Amino acid sequence: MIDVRLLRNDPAVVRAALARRGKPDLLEQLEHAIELDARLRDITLERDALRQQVNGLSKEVGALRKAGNTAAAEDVMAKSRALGDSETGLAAETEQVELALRDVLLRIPNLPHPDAPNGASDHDNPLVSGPHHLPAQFADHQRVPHWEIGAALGILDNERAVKISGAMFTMQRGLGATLSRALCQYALDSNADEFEEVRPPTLVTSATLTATGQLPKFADDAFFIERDDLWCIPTAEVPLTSLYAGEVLNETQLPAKMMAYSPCYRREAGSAGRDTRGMLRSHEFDKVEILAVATPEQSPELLQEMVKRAEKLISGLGLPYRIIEICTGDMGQSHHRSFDIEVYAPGCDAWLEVSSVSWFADYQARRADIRFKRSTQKGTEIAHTLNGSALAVPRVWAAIMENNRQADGSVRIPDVLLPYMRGATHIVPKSE
RNA sequence: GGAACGGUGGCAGAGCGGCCGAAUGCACCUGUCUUGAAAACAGGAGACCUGCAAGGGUCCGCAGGUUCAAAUCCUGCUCGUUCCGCCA
Repeated sequence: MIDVRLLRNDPAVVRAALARRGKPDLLEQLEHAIELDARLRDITLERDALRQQVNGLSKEVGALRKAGNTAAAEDVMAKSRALGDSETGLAAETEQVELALRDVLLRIPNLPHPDAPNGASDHDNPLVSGPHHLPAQFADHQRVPHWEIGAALGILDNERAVKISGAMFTMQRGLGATLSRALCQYALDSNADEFEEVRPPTLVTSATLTATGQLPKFADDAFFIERDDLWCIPTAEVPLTSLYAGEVLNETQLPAKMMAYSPCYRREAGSAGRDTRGMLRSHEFDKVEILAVATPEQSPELLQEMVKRAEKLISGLGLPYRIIEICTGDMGQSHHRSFDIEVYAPGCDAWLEVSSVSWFADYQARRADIRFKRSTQKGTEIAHTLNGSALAVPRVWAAIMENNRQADGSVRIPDVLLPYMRGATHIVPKSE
């Protein structure tokens, strides 16, 4: 959520920042929020004044009763009762306006960072660095899509995945499954120097899914278990962000750095028919996420650190990659500033988004109510959150298949993964 | 899933219609004393909204209700503990 007080005191700043996202109806929502906020403050003031009177009269009743002056007490009680009735009406109205304001605010996206590049769509995302490790030319044996490679090697069995679970599910077998797990281990081990490993729940409450920004606006994108009122997480960002929800942290605890492997569940509503063939898009996939809760001052540097960490993983695998920054028109609702790492897959002839690292400023923390206390100051302050995919497994898996395919049809395992592959150096077709 | 009990400030824990934003202890901060510390003594200290401030309002798991007045009574929910049932 954006800061209502900023909206109240400096609406021009908020308008200008949100205008950069290029969605005209956003400005209408802003005006609506401003109106509701003004009205809320008016009636709250009125209500509180009434309450003050009722409280005062009630005290009087107590005193009169004690003094044995029953008649006078009855008199005051009648007065208080009358006031109480109008207080009830005002209180109900206040609540209504409060709810309406909250609903509007929950749907207003975050303000982009001043340095975030302007742009209308993903075509405008500027290149930050790269391409790295991109050979001058790819061999013909690398120009084979990973679903064909996987099928030939007997390590990708999407037909049976579909039999078991329906369209848009995948299944790896043998060394293909081992490779997926190896990627997770590699990502976790590489960040264990600074990040605490967490194994969070993957089914979460509506409140939890609201904190990170998926609800209320993007309910259609998530799997929902109606009977138990629980949602399947689309990323470990969701439980990790809410880990400290509702808490006041000590400044000395920050930055709190955490990482988690988790399966991720996405309905992919609106992308039916896209990327259905291999492992580029599916309802369930594995990912290792890194996340930090920090002070505002710590955040810019952390953002850079986390991008570097994600880059190091991809670079370590030897895959061709590049880093782009997300422009204002392409940014997710909660993002303040955001970088993507893309890997080139020669068989698909496409740059695949394999990591996204973002700074959310106080947008998520305000929703989740994560605050911290400075030792030098009274009161509390809203924390900042940042997170990034350390490694999204399926697309990296696909890129390894295509980039590392040898002339003989086998796939070479990247060196950094060898410790996790039970001695295998190549994936070769299963001999009958 | 069934039953019993419980959820109060950083922690422990009292209060069970008005004198309660809340006793007491521990922890914490400041001062006196001390070369310094400890001890002792004195004082202070929660969060949120609103306001320039003074002030006002809200918060005793959450949401409703009863009442002139609710931490306290009633209802629903939720979470926890224990027992039973089921179970990797």
